[in-house]
Amino acid sequence: MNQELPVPGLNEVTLSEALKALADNGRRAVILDLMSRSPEEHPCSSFDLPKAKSTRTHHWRVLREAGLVTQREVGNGSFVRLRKDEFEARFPGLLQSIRQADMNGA
Amino acid sequence: MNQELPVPGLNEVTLSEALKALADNGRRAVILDLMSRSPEEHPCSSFDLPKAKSTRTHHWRVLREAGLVTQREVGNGSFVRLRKDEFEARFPGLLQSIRQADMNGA
DNA sequence: ACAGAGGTACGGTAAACATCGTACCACGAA
DNA sequence: TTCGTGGTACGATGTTTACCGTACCTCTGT
Repeated sequence: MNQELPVPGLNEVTLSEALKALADNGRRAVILDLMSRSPEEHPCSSFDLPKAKSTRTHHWRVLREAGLVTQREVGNGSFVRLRKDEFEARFPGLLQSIRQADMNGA
Repeated sequence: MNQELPVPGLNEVTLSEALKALADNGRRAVILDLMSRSPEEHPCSSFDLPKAKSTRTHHWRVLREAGLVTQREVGNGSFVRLRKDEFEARFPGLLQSIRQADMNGA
């Protein structure tokens, strides 16, 4: 099995959706972690998201639907990739400002 | 009567609070409107927030508690002011990126 | 063949949130 | 003094959301 989960085009993603997705501490932490890694995909299991499995699934879906990540199922596990350039084109500077605020201790 | 409503210091405001406050369409519209005006205070009644009075009160409180505005009660009406510089110091670039995304039609 | 790891889907629960109506308050104008 | 305007506070309601357990799936390693 090798299934790319459906994601919206970035033009269909609203600013409200993006902000809501990033407002959650756990989800934002995951995105910040992704930003600090190489641009390729990474195993979902490699992120620190100390919640029940089904809750993690939920959070990945929210991030997908907000246009922040793509996700590929490999049966055994799944992998996520930050949609860095697309997201940046749609919401210029947003991820950077969030990273900056995080570094400032917010 | 002339009462300045209490607001948190910007250092006590979390990024989650700020993002949640800005994720709401109506509240974000008000902030964008404020950004386009002169830096002084403006009457609450001068903003387009087509909701019940008690709902508007609620939204202003959320914006206050997220460190985005100060509010002064004058008995007759009330006035809000964008905490532009303070917010910018705490969350650099955030308001700008939101304005940019808004101008891009998000 | 079977167990374990990493997931999804579904159903339920509790908390948070947006919204409203009502009652009430302060001021300005007729 | 009475009315209209622009608010706040409180209580209620419906929806969204975060979270979990359970059942089930797929692949890997023994």
